[in-house]
Amino acid sequence: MPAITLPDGSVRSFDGPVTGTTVAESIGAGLARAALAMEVDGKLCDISREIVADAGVRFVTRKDPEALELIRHDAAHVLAEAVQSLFPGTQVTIGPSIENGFYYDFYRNQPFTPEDFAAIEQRMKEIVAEAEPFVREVWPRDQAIAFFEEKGERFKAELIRDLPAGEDISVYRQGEWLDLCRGPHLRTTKDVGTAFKLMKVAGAYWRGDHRNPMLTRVYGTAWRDQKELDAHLHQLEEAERRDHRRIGREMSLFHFQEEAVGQVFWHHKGWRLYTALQDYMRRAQTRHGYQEVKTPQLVDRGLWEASGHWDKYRHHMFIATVEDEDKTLALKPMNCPCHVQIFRHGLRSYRELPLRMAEFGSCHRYEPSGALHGLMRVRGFVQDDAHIFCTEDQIADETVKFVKMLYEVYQDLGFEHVRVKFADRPEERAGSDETWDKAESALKEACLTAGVEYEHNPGEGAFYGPKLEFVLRDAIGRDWQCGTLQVDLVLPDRLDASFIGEDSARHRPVMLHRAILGSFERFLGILIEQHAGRFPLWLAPVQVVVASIVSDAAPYAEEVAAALRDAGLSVEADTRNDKINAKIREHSVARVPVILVVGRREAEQRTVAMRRLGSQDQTMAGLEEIVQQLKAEATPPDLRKKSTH
RNA sequence: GCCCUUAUAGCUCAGUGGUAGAGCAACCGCCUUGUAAGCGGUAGGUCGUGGGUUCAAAUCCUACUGAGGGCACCA
Repeated sequence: MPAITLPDGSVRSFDGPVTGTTVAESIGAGLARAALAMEVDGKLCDISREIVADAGVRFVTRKDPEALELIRHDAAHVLAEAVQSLFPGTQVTIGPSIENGFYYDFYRNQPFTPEDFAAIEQRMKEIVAEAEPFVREVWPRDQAIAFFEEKGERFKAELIRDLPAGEDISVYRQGEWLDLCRGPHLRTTKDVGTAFKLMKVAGAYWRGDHRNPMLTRVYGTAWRDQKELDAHLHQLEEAERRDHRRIGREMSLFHFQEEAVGQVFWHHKGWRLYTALQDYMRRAQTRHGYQEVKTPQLVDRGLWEASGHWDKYRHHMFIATVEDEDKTLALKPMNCPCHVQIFRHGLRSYRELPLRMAEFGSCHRYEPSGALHGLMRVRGFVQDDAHIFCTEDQIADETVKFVKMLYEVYQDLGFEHVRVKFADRPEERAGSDETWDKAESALKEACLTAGVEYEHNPGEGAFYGPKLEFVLRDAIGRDWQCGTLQVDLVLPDRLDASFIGEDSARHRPVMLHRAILGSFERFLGILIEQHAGRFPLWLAPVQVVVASIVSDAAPYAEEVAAALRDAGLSVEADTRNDKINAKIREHSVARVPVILVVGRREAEQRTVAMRRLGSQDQTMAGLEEIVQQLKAEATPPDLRKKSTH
């Protein structure tokens, strides 16, 4: 006699076990039509499942978030059926729903190519139209293994073997075809709808392990309706328009070439952006009590052996030798061992702690070729790196200070949304479990003190210590991990760093590794995409263009440009013999934030007509007034705050 | 590193076995111009590199290099 409690609190009783479908029908024909699945006591399941005991039930309709996931998961099943019917001999593996869509990994001697998509999509649409019900069956494990092995589906058989004992082995049928699957699913293939599209093929290792065979993965996107699909495709186009590699080329910020793979050729406009950011960071560091240092690029392998990096990372390091000298050096892949050398140089007193040592550290890492991606992943980069040498007692306080600085910087740079993750000990690590216990609890406590709320990111810590990861969200909703704070009790020991304590004895300092931007290269990539190249005035590589209308106004245009240049702005005068329309267009396309137009009238009256990027309006103002206004506006946010204090 | 895709003029792209093309940009000239492309002309490419097939290769095959999308990696 199950009593079903609905979300509105009403209760319905039934004589015996009932399916969700029956319950929905008992409520109303409309709901019965709309209900795709249900949640029983908080657990999502097929609407055709029987409810045997009292339960709270909520029906999932197409507009619920769960529906989207089911649509995507089911689309993966439909994809798999389509592929197996078109390409016999292809083995199925797994096909989950993912953000914005789904994928399915197949094993086939000949990988799929995008040219196969049209046929597969066509077949998928046929399967959807057939409206085959998804039927769940529970099989004995041996039968399931035998069935899939019989069909030559060795990957599926392996999956079943590895399922925990006692777990139901469920398969879902859709017409003739079936797949091992935990479920739940929609009612029929028809519920998948037709708002899906196959997007790309990719290789993917079986079970994510590079020692396993490479499968061929087909990615698709799927939505509730055509409108949502179109919106998503439009969003992808928008992301492409913002792509920093495209904008970098269009604005002539930087380029890459074969002779220096993974390293940036910064052009003068890009470098202006870079230095504006670096100047800002330098001021922030100074303000927050950091000492800036600069350490060598090429360092003897002995130091890397001592630090433990040689052992773990030498295949990712650029190694250098000289003919006349029997030495091996490496381009530094990070700065910490060098900073320890400065710390160790001479006796340190507890009175000097915490000692915050910062460096715009130029590092090189031999990143795998497949990992390179524009500015986001490069082989030569500069970190806004710092190491805080302190006592264990100071960890919490330093964490509070760091977090404050980090939020201040992100806010100044236009990022409001920040998440924090706590990454704890990885499988492969240096230092004893006891050391790790200590480091992890110290960092957790510091978070508590700092009022930082974090998500758990298990096993993702650095090899020498746990870390906080700061993830910021950009204007189009993508997440980027930039900032980090890592507690390190291992390296000071390995490199024998010590200080003299109050008790006149030697003690080991703790090292906090920390960065806010991460790398300048990557962060600039993010900034470019965040603003789509339309930077706030203080960051814009060219802040103002003064465009003359007639050649008579050219001298005045030069004068205006000179006045702005004197005020510290980056300005160009465009006095070419061209139509003003063409000039406006050209500089707008180049994303110059301010265009000052001057003709005969302005020259006579000593005024300018100011036009902002993205606006059709123009405002007239006196030269002096405009210089003052733009000068104030071009002041970096930290300096602006200062002047208003 | 692995899988797929890809490489033609500065940029965006056309050209699928038979004498390398377009638009924009560049350069030259005319126009002195009032807020997102004025008009005309000129120049520019051993088709990523090396092999191969063919009477003939930008085009087909192959290797390498770079790039793009994933996977793996990310101190």
